[in-house]
Amino acid sequence: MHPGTDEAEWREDCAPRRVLSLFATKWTSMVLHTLHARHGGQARTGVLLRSLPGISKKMLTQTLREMEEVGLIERRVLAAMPPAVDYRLTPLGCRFVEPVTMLYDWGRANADALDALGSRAGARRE
Amino acid sequence: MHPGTDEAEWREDCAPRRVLSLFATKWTSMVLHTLHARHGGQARTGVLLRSLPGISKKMLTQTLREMEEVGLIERRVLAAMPPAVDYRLTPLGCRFVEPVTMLYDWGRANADALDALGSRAGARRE
DNA sequence: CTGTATCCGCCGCGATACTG
DNA sequence: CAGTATCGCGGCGGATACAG
Repeated sequence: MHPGTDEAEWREDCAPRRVLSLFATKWTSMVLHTLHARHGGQARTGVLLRSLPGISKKMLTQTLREMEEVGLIERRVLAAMPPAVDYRLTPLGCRFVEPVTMLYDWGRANADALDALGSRAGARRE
Repeated sequence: MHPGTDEAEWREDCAPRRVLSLFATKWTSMVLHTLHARHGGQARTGVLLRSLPGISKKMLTQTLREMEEVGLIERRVLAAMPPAVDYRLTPLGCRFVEPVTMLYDWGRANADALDALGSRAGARRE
């Protein structure tokens, strides 16, 4: 089955790998999904912080910065005191929500199959 | 938009996160995709090694072991000399190919949008 | 409220060399 | 050909304290 099945070659900087790299950091996909599914694509720092159990301020900020750098979200500072900042999905960000949501839904759909076999999925090997 | 949009809570061990964790290791998704798209769901070690530019024997073996542990693939040792081993997708593995392929295709489809904005996607912040 | 700066442990992953 | 054993680095990511 090597033939027409577009070779793809897995070049280091090919699009698919660039996409996969977005899942490399722990929180990116969750921030994205939360921002979209729970806050309509726009939310403030504190809100996100509370929507993501377990994340630290540091990681949230860092993750948001990376996402901004790649063009998934836009940061807006509201001149005020105390300061208020909100983040919103860019067009690209909205589009990237699609695959993330697919993954999310796929996970829910196959939840049982997953624990049937992958009880030790995240288990340390010892 | 908080309402019906299934809360999900992002529990540490919820299905979606379990799925995402499969993308946590660098090569898993690529091995899976290659195994499926280029070798019809079954291939031997050496073949995979050559199909994945940049991977090392160590990481390939390690990745395959993890995938086996989670139930994505099956390992078969053919009694012979020199030894021959092949790996094939399990039913769950086949199903997991779906989302991986979606990601893959999404990447290709949005390739241009990605380099337009994400030229510095993997860039170090300095 | 939002964001930064440090310190630091853990582990992913690459390079290399060796066994059957 | 398939697999394991080491060594070592880079960096993710958690905890904590501080600043605007």
